[in-house]
Amino acid sequence: MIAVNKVYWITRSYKQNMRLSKRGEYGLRAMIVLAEPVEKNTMPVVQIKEIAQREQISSKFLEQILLSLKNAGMLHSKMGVGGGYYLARSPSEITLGQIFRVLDGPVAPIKCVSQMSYEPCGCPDEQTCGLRLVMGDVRNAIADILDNTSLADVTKRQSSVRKKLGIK
Amino acid sequence: MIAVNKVYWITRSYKQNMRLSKRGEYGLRAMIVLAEPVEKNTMPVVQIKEIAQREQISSKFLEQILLSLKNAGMLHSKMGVGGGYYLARSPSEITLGQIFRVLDGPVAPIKCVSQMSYEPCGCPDEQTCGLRLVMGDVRNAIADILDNTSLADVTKRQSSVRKKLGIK
DNA sequence: CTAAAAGTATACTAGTACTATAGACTTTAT
DNA sequence: ATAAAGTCTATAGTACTAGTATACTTTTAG
Repeated sequence: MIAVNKVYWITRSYKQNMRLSKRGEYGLRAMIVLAEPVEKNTMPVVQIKEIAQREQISSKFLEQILLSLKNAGMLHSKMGVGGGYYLARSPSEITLGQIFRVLDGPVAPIKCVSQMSYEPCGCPDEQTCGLRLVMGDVRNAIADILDNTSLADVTKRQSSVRKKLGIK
Repeated sequence: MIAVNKVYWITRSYKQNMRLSKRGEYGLRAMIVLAEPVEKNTMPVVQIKEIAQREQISSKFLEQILLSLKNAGMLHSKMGVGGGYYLARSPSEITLGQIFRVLDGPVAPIKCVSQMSYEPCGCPDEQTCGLRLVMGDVRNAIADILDNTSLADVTKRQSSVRKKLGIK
């Protein structure tokens, strides 16, 4: 029998750094859910509980997230019995970029290429910094998608996938 | 005089979540520095200290980062006096995507759209998940840039900017 | 052959951010 | 009046970031 007498240093695999936070994920999901009743012309007020249950999210955590979105002016709410949340604007007027920025901050992967909240990053010469040039491209690619995709686009895309798969 | 008698709850501004880590930033910068001597046909061995000084990075922190990149097979090193690091392959054969993944993990903003390390994200139906569809686009946009930009591309771009600005 | 230079390897830590949970409070419908 | 529903703020556990520390190994110069 061979004794294991040494613990090897496992090169740390740095998980997933550049990622959407749970807050961002849940917030975006919730907004998509809230966009659906509007598209269907049904009563648009939806309760936190309902969203939480449907998307398997902690209801208390979701409260905070929806509150942030409300304070950012993207949601309205109705208190009391029969209350809930509904979109402040039409789904076609709310982009994923707007939601993302409220919950996860700027989309730029590095501050020195941020349009919304620029800060120098401390490289020797910003003008000729190669990393900055590439990360600028990355920022623009992400922003192009998120700022040009509205909630309406998402629900439309969802239902087209459903149709294609013959679901519902 | 008006007394401030209430501390208001300031909506937390969620900094910058989807961002390049310092580890990733420093590693990419260092690799770009290491690509330059090769382009100039000079002695390609560069010491940690030199990179750290030039890019204003903690030399001890940079050690760890370069070691990771070495263990990932992207760098070679020479120990002892006159030693240092040099690229394991030509700058045109090393992409930013490869470096990024070693230091910051998968490029996908959400696990369920990762090509390199997929995991389900727990949404009710992955096939028709609108968020997943959009985040898939985002992943592809980022990967397209990082996987198609080599270190040689970066140094080329840098020198073309320098020329345009009339520097050096 | 010895000293200094340079990378290797691993441990440790302070601070911060993420992901919640908790509870008291306010508003509204019935 | 009561229950349903959102509001506001505090707090806690966990993980990760961005390092610092330290002992060790290899190589070259003299």
